[in-house]
Amino acid sequence: MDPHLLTTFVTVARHGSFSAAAAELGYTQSAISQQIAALEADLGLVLLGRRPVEPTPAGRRLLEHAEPLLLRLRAARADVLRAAALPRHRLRLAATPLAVNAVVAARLARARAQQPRLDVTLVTCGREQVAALVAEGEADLGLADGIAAPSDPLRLPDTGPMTTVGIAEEDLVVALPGDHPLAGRAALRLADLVDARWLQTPLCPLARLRDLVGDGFPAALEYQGDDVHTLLNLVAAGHGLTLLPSSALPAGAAARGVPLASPRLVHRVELLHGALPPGSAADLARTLSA
Amino acid sequence: MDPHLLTTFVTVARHGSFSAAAAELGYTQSAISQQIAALEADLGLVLLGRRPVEPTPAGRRLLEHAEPLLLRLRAARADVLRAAALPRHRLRLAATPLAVNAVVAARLARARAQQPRLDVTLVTCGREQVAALVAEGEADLGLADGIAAPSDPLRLPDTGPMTTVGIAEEDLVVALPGDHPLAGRAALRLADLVDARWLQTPLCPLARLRDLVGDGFPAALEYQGDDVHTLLNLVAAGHGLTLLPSSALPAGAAARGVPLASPRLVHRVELLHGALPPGSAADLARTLSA
DNA sequence: GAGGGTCCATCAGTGTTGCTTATAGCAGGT
DNA sequence: ACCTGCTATAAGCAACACTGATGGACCCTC
Repeated sequence: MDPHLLTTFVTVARHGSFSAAAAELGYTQSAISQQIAALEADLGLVLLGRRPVEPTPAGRRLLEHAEPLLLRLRAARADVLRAAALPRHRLRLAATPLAVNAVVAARLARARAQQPRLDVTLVTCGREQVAALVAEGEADLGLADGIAAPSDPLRLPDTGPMTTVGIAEEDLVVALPGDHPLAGRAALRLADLVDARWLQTPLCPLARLRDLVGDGFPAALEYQGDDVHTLLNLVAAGHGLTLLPSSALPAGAAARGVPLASPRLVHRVELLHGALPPGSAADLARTLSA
Repeated sequence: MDPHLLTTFVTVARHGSFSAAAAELGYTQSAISQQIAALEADLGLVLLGRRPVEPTPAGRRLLEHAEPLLLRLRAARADVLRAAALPRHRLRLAATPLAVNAVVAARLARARAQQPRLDVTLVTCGREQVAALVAEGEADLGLADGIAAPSDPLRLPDTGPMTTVGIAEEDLVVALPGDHPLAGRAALRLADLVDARWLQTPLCPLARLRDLVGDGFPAALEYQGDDVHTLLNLVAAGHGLTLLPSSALPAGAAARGVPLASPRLVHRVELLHGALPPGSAADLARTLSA
């Protein structure tokens, strides 16, 4: 199965048109038609209907495999080039917003003090994007955060042989409105909040809570952003509860944070990297992991 | 990056010889030489030294990516073909030995009763092999087991879009010799067994215990087999402790099983499958998951 | 030192592949 | 009926991938 044909297939399926895919890929319609025919002949299956150009069930299944496969191919190339590259001082660090907490920021500052020539560009994005950027060589290092049991690795998308190192863990709190009946408690258990209204957020996916505790945790509102200020305002206004790292609630915040006692969970930050030959990136990774 | 060239590269590296790789792949030495040159030109790197033919650091990095990549390509092909295939009654079920406990076996028997034409071949192998066989289409369904927190999915190798369903969970016990000082306890905590001697086994990798509890758990002996009878004899003879599902210790066994109270862990069995069009395999999967 | 064997690199020749251009057929709209 | 847009197919040609031959390097034996 040729990745070249796979790329063509994915592009055609996205556009629903041979001609449009040809334009995007810089081929003629005829070449595209022949490439799709070759892929279909190789597998002995019809992968796309014609008029309209839509994937068959088998084609849909192949599409599910194609994107991760093509990403992994890009990752392999990037990682090999990285393993052989000369050290650079200008680095890109991809991070989820909440991954750069005070501990991590302090270590970053220490790294800058130790390496005067270090030049770091910090890019924030979602957890999946962090993994992809590092894998594809678009970022030198990644920082990803999430909810996990203590010392339990985060579940990141697998993009090939990549190293993850846990670098920070912090207690979680349940963020409640200040006037919530449970706001005065010393600690809370998730099992007692099963029927409360919750916010669906990237940090606190409700499916994860259901995995840990069981059914419940209705999503009253979904917030796909990462801005803590907005999140706290949504909580304070009564839209729903969420879990946050304790340091994310400054004194005087609109919402109140009550420590989570059960199940035993933490906000965990992990460093991601591929090949790490000696140089600035390796030094930065070491300092961030210290 | 062409998978064809990758396959050649992997084969040459394995043999340490262009000529031997040529013989295995059915090409001439000249073709192999040109393929490796093409791959090196594509990446702009020397991947293999010559005389002796050994991977460079960059080549070694590429080898780490190559095997999973090639497996995923095979998996994509197999899964697409499976999605489009006609239903068959002759199925292959790949399972780790301890995954087929009494609950699972009973469900399998129920499936056979419900589908008189069902013909299942059960193949036992290691956890990684289960995932690979299912991914590559060599098995229709897989059953894998391991130690996990309740409701926490097992960590299986990622071979592409595959579905895993937890189908059984069972308490774990610490297997001790009958005359062990702790054998009479009602329950045990792992933290109290940190300095005991342990067996390194596929089911109970000591690295996992260290992740959960911390340093310790010295490996007194490694047993790579899966035979519970042998394992119990090793325990009874004082070679070391291990964790086993409670049902694995029959009455009168040579070793004694004491329930594990902390941390909260279970023996978990999961069903693995790729594309599952309507038919015997889908019916079997449904019955096994019930 | 001479001779022989093994192994990889490179060249020339040849069949295969992958692209472009041209054309045919189909569907939908006016 | 005519026009437009779209995909399939055929023919032509450059590029690619393989084989067979050859050269050079290295090692071993006499």
